[in-house]
Amino acid sequence: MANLGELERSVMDVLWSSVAALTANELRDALPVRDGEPGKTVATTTVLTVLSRLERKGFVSRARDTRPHRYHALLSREEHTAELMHEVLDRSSDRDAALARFVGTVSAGEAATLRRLLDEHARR
Amino acid sequence: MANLGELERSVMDVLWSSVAALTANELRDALPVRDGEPGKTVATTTVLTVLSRLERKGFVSRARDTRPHRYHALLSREEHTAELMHEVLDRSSDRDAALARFVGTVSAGEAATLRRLLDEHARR
DNA sequence: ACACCTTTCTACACGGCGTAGAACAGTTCT
DNA sequence: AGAACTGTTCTACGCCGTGTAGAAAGGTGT
Repeated sequence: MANLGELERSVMDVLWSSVAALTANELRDALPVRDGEPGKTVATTTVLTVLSRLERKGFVSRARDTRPHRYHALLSREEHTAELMHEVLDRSSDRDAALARFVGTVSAGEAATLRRLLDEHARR
Repeated sequence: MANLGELERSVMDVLWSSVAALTANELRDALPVRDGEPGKTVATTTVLTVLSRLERKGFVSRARDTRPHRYHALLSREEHTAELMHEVLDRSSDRDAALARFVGTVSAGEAATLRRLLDEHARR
């Protein structure tokens, strides 16, 4: 899975936070105001370019039948995160050792969460 | 943590596989032969450039007192992997949900490994 | 047909990475 | 010491991804 640039990530963040599919203009308006330049917003064409690239990368899909096309994320943010974690893990030669390091550096609370999740996982 | 390019990754892979610190030339010789061009190897200066960049990024350190400088990785491959996993997780807004997805997509064997690791984690 | 909105095409700058020669520095041999 | 050699840094260039957006093309409503 390719990595995302800063603007691409912002766009995905907006899409991930929205239940409904959005148009390029809605997206532009929803983009966070960059600190530094308050009124500064990107052009709609910029958003469209980024959306095309995200589509090419397989991150978003668009409805072409409605006139202002509507865009939505193909994976949820959590699915995406989980996928990235697997990807990172896959690059390691010794998965178990890497998992051990990961578990070793996890907070106590998250360790508990993991245990609960594993129990549910087993029960199903 | 910055991402690595292809050659940078190859260099790190060699360093991770080696117990001892390596010189640029040893590294060059240890680099995998790229499929396509069999005899093609990169120049030593190329390796040195990459090593400088890796040093700047905090991935490697070098002994400057020995004359052919010797380079070694600052983190083990597993530490690096674990760190990347945390980084990915940190980008997610809902860590627990992301963890849930991750656990949900893990193989049965790895689930068992995780359980064992968590037990050890708790016992300490 | 015309004015307007949306999408695509084209373009450019900037930075990271692969690549390596040129220049410089340190070591060794005679 | 000076020459020859080896190792390191400096400088440079091309390629590609990304942010950015105007120009051109395509669709829609009146």
